[in-house]
Amino acid sequence: MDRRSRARRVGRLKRAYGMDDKINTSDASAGKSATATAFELFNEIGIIEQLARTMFEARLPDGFLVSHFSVLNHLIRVEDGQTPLVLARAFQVPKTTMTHTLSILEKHQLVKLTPNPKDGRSKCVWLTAKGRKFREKAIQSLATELEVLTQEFSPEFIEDLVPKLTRIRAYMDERRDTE
Amino acid sequence: MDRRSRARRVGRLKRAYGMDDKINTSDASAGKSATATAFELFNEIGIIEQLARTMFEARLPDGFLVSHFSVLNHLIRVEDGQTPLVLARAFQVPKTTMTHTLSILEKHQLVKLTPNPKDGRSKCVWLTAKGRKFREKAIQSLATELEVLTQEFSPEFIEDLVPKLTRIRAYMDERRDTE
DNA sequence: ACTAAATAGTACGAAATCGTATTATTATGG
DNA sequence: CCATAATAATACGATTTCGTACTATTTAGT
Repeated sequence: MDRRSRARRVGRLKRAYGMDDKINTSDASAGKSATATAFELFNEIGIIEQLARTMFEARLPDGFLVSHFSVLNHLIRVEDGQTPLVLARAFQVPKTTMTHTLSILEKHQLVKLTPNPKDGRSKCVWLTAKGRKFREKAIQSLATELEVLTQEFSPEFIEDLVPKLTRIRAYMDERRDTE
Repeated sequence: MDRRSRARRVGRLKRAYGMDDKINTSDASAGKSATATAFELFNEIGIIEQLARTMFEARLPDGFLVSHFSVLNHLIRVEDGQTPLVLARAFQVPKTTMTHTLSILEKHQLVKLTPNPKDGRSKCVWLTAKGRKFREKAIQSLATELEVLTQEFSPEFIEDLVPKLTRIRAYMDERRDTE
């Protein structure tokens, strides 16, 4: 019944947006080079995201996705008992997507849904003991993988990067609905 | 017939992996902090990827995705006439995914598939004039969006980031199938 | 209090991704 | 040359994501 016995994909030189070297965004703008560099930035980010997701999911029990883990992790990190809508907003996904994700987690008894005493339309999402164990195990697997990375790159290298990416993320997130 | 009239999602403080501040990966490793920082890195990257994809797709004609654009862009950037399998490898997607993507592009007459004269099992993917125009227009729309970003962040800021991310990407890509 | 608007969650359907199996063709070994 | 293995593409089905529509409940306005 449980499929998804993933076989690794092979090949090299992936490109998220079909870009590689310097880009000719359109040969018709003064800021050509800067725009091209920004394009490269998102290209690299897109590739890394894909590689990281593949890596993470290979470390999760078969059939589980990052989206499943993320919810469990969030419930521990932040708080138990949140509503599906709050979770949907936290992850910036439509509420229908969260409904689906939660139904999967519930099916596996990793979370439990109860009526929301404060709002009859709503529910509360609670972690089960099984859900906590699942998250704990996942964290350990991921940590193993991440440690390899931290051995390759210095702590300073990573620590320098994070706040810069945070700036970009914050700006994009900010700009998103002001248009 | 063409749905997908996307309505922007709202809400703030998105988290790709359910992380935010400093993370307690498991309270049981010496490199706790470094690992946690690496986790944050992927978290930010995951969020930026999602925001960038949403932004890009809002700039494409309704119903088109980054995956469609990427293939057209790649065909111009690199070369016409490549086989589906080569394209699948370039983007690190299963060949079945590429078959599907190409069928969409072909349906819209943005690419044309011909038999591969060098291999009877294979095909060649060619851009049509319509495909080239589509890509050109998309590039211009994206450039507009990217220029906003390049106004917010200095060229040096972006130019500093790209090679560092490239290093990480290259390392992850390298490590991917050596396990 | 009562009706209308807003909101939470879900059912449902469409599309993208991806794994397995199948078909057609090419490459390899004897 | 023939049989077997390898390879390219696709058919097919499962799962995820997400938009629209709907139901139930709460909030607001009168």
